[in-house]
Amino acid sequence: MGLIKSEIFTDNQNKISTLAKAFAHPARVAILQHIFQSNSCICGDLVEEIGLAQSTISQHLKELKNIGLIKGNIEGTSVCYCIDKDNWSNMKNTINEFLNQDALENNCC
Amino acid sequence: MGLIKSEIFTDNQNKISTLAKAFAHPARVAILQHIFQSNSCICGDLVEEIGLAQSTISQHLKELKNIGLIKGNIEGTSVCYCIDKDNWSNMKNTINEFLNQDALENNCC
DNA sequence: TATATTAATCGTAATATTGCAATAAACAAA
DNA sequence: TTTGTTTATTGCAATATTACGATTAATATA
Repeated sequence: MGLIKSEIFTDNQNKISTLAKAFAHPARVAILQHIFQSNSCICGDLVEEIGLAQSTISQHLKELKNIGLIKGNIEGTSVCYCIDKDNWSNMKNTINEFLNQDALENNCC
Repeated sequence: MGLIKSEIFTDNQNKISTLAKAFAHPARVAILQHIFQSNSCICGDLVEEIGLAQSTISQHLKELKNIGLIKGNIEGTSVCYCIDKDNWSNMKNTINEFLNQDALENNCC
């Protein structure tokens, strides 16, 4: 089918998977790294640095914006994208809680 | 197109996105949580606990196996799935390095 | 106002993913 | 050997994702 049955999972499970989708594509990983590491996080620069079409980058930026990890500041005709630090921090906590879970004492493995 | 251009990204970027895909679906999050928290991580139990068809769960287990986060021990006709602790630990390091990156001093944001 | 620049959106095509029923494979037990 | 149990695989259908060209929208500049 290709349709995720979100309703049978917990809010936490859906939240983790939604957040993970943000960096489940190398272009979005690259975009996030560039925004962190560059001192010019203009959309057009990202298009040049990553080798994808402008519309494709714009689409990935939109997804990252929808998930809440970045926000865009309009500067004339350009848009400067920045990390939303509060949401990034919350995301880190959610993902880390999942990654750091321990096995039960009587776990069969 | 729908075809990821892996060759234009770094190994690290591809690695992060591949690992993130493991928990970019709520069923796989649920499976991993069950394996951690349950003392019977038999495939059949997962099918009952999560409300998806047996073939669907089996497919998700196969993906998690391919990524390397779990391994299956055959016990008679059943299979007991366990976390691959070394790979899980390595995955955690890779993801954490990405999540904990800091912005540059002269970052424009 | 007219033109250039930049980013977002639309339309389209192709591949990927999700899900299930049906079947096959592997093994245990009668 | 036959039967039952459990998991993997196959085949299929539907939705999702990725990517790009073309267009639109918004703004700056001549």
